Amino acid sequence: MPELPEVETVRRGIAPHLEGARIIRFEARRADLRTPLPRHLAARVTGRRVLAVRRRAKYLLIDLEAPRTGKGAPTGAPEVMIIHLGMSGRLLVGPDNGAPPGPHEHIAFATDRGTEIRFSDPRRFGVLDLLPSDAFSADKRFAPLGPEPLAPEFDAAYLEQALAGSRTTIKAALLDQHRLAGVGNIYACEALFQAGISPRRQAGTVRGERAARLVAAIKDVLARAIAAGGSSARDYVQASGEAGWFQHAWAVYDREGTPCPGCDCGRGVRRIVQGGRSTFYCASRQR
DNA sequence: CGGTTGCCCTGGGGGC
DNA sequence: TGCCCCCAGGGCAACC
Repeated sequence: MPELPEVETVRRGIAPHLEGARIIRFEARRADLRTPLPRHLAARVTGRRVLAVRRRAKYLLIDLEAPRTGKGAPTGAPEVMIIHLGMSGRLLVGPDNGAPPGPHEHIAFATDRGTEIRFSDPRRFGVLDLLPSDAFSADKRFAPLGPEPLAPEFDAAYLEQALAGSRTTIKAALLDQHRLAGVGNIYACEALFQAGISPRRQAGTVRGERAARLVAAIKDVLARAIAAGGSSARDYVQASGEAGWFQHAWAVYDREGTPCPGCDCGRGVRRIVQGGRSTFYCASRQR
């Protein structure tokens, strides 16, 4: 369930292996994940040097240097490889030793440093795309995205304005990537719990002190998850390891019926369905 | 136009 | 025991 913190953890895990390295082999074992892979993907990527590994919302962005001739003259444009992990996607890093791929390891590529990265995605909700770097900011997936939750410009004033007049629930509004980019179902539940705000509250009524509390909770929940992911980075960098985020202990997410960790109301954590997705919360503590 | 619903996909778990 | 149904997740198109 990779949301922003998990994607950021993956970014930090693969960046040292990729930045400055050259892709010397690229294999796609099928032509699509959730969407078709770009045409001639392997040919377009092989031989390219990686300039940087970035993240925007839940997307990994791998900047590729323009292809060059043997004498170093550019023969094309810089491009950015876009990876979305969907719900079951993982990037496994290991030595390029020719080990046979597992059944769900759909894509593998190797660098001139002897490292291989495999994209494993059993449910194939992931996306891999490639586009010219100068087309990135106008791309319809990225242009409408709201601010990064951990950026300074995401503050109480911004949130209040982004929610002003909205009649949908605050839970649904937090999942709207156009208002705020990178928060998913788990961290929306956790942040609302920490802020003491009911997921059923009308979004437009989150103002003033409530908005400030919610902003602080979102930043804190995400930052703590990133810190926890960093400590378990070893686990997913090794091909045999389980993804670190499956071991997180949530306060309310997926804890229906357990005692509320924030108060002694005795009612326990409730599960409701909003917009077709599960919401977990404490009806006493969250108003 | 804001808001909601359904679809994409498949492993796994629960229920019968 | 075995089978079927449904759920989980994010993003987007279609719809009201």
